[in-house]
Amino acid sequence: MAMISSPKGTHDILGDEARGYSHIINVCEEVATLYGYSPIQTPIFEANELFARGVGDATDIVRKEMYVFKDKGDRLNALRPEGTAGVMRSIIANKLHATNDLPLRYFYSGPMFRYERPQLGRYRQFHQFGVESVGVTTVYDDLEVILLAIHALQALGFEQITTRINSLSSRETREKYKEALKGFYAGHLEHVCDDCKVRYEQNPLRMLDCKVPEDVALSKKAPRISDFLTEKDQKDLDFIKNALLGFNIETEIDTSLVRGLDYYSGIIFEFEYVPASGKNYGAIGGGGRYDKLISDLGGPALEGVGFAFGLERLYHILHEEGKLDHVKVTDDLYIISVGETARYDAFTLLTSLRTNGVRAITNFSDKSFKSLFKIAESRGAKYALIIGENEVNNQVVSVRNLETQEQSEVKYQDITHHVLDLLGFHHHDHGHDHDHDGCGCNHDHHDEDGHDCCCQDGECACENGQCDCDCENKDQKCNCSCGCENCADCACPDEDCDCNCGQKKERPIKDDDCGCGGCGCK
RNA sequence: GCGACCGUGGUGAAGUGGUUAACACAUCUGGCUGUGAACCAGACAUUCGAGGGUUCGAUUCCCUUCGGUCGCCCCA
Repeated sequence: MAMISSPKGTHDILGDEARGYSHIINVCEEVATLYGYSPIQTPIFEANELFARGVGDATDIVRKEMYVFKDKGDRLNALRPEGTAGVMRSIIANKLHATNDLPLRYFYSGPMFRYERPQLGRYRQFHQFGVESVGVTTVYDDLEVILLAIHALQALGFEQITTRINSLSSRETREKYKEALKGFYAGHLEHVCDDCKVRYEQNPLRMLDCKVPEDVALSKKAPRISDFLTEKDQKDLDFIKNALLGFNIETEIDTSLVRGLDYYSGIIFEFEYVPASGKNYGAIGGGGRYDKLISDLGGPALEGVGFAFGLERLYHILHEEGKLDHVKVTDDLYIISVGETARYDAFTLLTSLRTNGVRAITNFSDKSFKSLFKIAESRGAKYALIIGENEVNNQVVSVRNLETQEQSEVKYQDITHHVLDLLGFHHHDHGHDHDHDGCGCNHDHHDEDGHDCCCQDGECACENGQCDCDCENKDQKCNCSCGCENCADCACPDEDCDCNCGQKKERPIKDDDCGCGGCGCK
């Protein structure tokens, strides 16, 4: 039987790589949330027409790269090649613009599909994280989106990002400019490369992007979009550039920057980062303003601005530079069990430890001690707990520190506590995230998502019922449920109150707002 | 869609028109009958991406196909 491999241009994401992707998305989402954005999830396939009208049927993406298929009801659908069109469709269909304050701010992530020749940093199924801000009216909206993107990149560990910006102005201005370009090139058409002859007809703006040396020289003399920008366009572009420079962000205006989707207008931008290896993964993200997209799709006359990151590109670069090493997971300990009785005792112990948040596994079938120790080591375990015939007979567990090679015996009834102490577990938060190291509070490890604690910088030393922390949140209303004084005061006598101020006996329901009617909490 | 190069075990890789496809790492077994390094001995590719052709004989030559990489195009 021939082996079936994954379809061309697709790839499996496994283990630590998958953790890396999750981490990247988590960081992006956290930053976007900081900027007031909410999640949105739209279908992976949409009506073909959405992309034809939204992305533009003249673009390569729609003309040559879409996965289009008919379903059994004869509907023409397409796998989404990008995220913006779907988000706009959803906003229009759900009339979000009519029921929410503008601008609407959404972030999304997920797979996108384009039928292309796979290459470095390029896949047929790839993943994007993106944001859209809809109902925007000022340059501050553009600025905010660019800053959000850079903020996320910095939070991920990127250091020297190059930001290139340009203005595409309005559709009308762009048409005028295209005409001027074609006018300029008309006289030079026979000297230009074959690709550019095609570009001349289809997308003259792309001619500026050509890499053939003679054409580059020629394009230097070509009219520039900057000569056609309105006063406002130019002012906005300068504003963005100066604002970014003011925030110490390396920024250049690149008048040849063109985007591949038709809906862009006004300010556009792209982020580039060349890793130490020198490999060129292409732009790691890009986006810009779109003025007519929403109305083209049958919605209100609102403008939007957004960007998307290519997660594969982010991942590969971060991975190459060792900036994802911290997401790797190792075991806290490994239980070595030999013999059927030992196996049962080991499993009992394992369950007890796992209940307390210890990350551990054991072997279910007998192997040599040698290979079991090798497994423990390869999984990064700090301790090996050994239960064999001797231990069962004496009702003890041998505890071995795999780093110091010290070994001691602990009675069955004491072992769970002993191990928790060894691992410093009264404040362990499942070990997946060590941001809380140094925090003296002892709440978060009981919490499933680890967000109950008010501390964010590892400086909080809050104890049950009274917080004496100096963390940044000290003066703010804190959402933790630890009962510290940072928690909102709740005057509620009712124990069924839904608030999460933490003053009541029951563990609060995690909810954005208190849903109770009778209590006095805010 | 166009052009170039490539495809050998879990991994990295030698190699040749001819009976046993190097080597290294990893893995497993034993030496050490209960302890993770190292060492020693042994095991591990019915087969060289797949299909077809040439040949007495092909992993090696040819064709096709699939996949990978790179450039163009385009894009995240």
